[in-house]
Amino acid sequence: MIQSPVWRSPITASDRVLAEIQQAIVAGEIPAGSKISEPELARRFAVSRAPLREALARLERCHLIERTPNAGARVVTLSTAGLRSLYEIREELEGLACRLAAEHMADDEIADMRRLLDQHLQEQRVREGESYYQEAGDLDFHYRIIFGSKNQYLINILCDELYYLMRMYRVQLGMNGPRVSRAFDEHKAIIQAIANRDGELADLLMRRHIAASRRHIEIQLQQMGK
Amino acid sequence: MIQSPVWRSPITASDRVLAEIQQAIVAGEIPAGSKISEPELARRFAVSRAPLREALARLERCHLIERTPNAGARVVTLSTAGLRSLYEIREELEGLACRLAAEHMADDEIADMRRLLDQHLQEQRVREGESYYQEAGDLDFHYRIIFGSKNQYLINILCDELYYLMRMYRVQLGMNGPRVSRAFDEHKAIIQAIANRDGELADLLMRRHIAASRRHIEIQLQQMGK
DNA sequence: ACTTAGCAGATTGTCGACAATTATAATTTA
DNA sequence: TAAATTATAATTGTCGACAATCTGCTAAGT
Repeated sequence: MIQSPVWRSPITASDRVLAEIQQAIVAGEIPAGSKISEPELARRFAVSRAPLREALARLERCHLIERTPNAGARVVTLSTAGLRSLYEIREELEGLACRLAAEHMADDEIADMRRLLDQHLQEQRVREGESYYQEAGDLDFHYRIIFGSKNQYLINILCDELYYLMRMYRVQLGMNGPRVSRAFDEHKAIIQAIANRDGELADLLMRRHIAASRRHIEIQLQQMGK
Repeated sequence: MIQSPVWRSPITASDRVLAEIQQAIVAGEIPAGSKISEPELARRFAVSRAPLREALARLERCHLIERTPNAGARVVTLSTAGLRSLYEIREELEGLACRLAAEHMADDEIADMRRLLDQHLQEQRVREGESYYQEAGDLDFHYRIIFGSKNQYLINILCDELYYLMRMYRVQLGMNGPRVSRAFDEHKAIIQAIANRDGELADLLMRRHIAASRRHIEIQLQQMGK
């Protein structure tokens, strides 16, 4: 199993406050663009400034805050331009992940994924169009493929460094909505291609899948008048 | 100009030791795979453990060290598998950078790059086959294209997080050698495609360019008997 | 002789305080 | 009145020391 440098299980105080601040930022509890005060956060989470600074360093790694020397840190500001930048990279790297997964995933891993997908299908029939599926199921799907690539750096970039920022966009700009059944079909086609060891096709399908998701988000943003 | 979270100009003590340790690791002065002792490094670079730990956190971000909680940090070990993982990502992302650069680079930026390339050509005729060109010229070329993409996350990933590891492989596994003139021609073709605003072609050419570089390295490694 | 339990040593994580730098506001001057 | 300047205040960067945890060795027991 690969050791994740940003999330190792929350045993130390630094890990705990990291998880709490991450959640607070993603949820918008600490507003986007606001300045971060180290003493204030230290009091709020009942730790010293040493573990807090370590947590801030890792938050910077996740692109959730931006620091300038001797001038403090600010929570990132969300923008449509930033979202597009993020998805440009995501499209490319998850396509690569598909190609590598088709090459490196073990047969039983693929079988596991199909079982998982069938399980999601049953749940989906019950809670039709609920956004919870989009959260858990979609992410689980993408996670498994990324880990299936067996490429350590790829896993780090997608699951550690860019993941929380993507979630922040999802939560704060309100990207729920249906598109579930179509996404589900796309997921199934991607798995099928990987099972056939057709990396090129899986790559293509994943790029389309993410591009479709991006268009969906852009439309939703336009309707919000952003 | 984009603020780089890992290299902001070395004004603080943390930045200074970061730069020194980076150089020491890349050069192999601190051996690959060796365990890192915080008190020892603190004495060696004449700083307290606080800025040293901040530097270590950023070294981890560059994939130059690996930390396990309550058990210390180790310098990464180099391997052909790791090198391949690195180049898989590099190929993908620098291809994307080309496509975006063809879209976003200003005309004078492109003109600047052509001047730079002509300048390299003149230097190259003088010191034929010298490995210094490969270092400075090649990197400068790739840097400019990456920055030309105007994608902040792409710039961070390629120029901050993966750059030093690539240099480490270059230095320690001895990737010098000629291949200069061919690389130069490839560079020129890529610029031409960007100038023509043909992102798709620039993408393809850059992927080939990097793939060729990878094959060259793999052959060299095989000859070394690694 | 081998395994296991306990102990010693060292290392990492955390804390509170001090020093250096920067942002802010009041004050002075043109 | 507005701009420049100084002084104050708050924040960040750094330091040395203490506490919690892990590693390796010693010693006892089976």
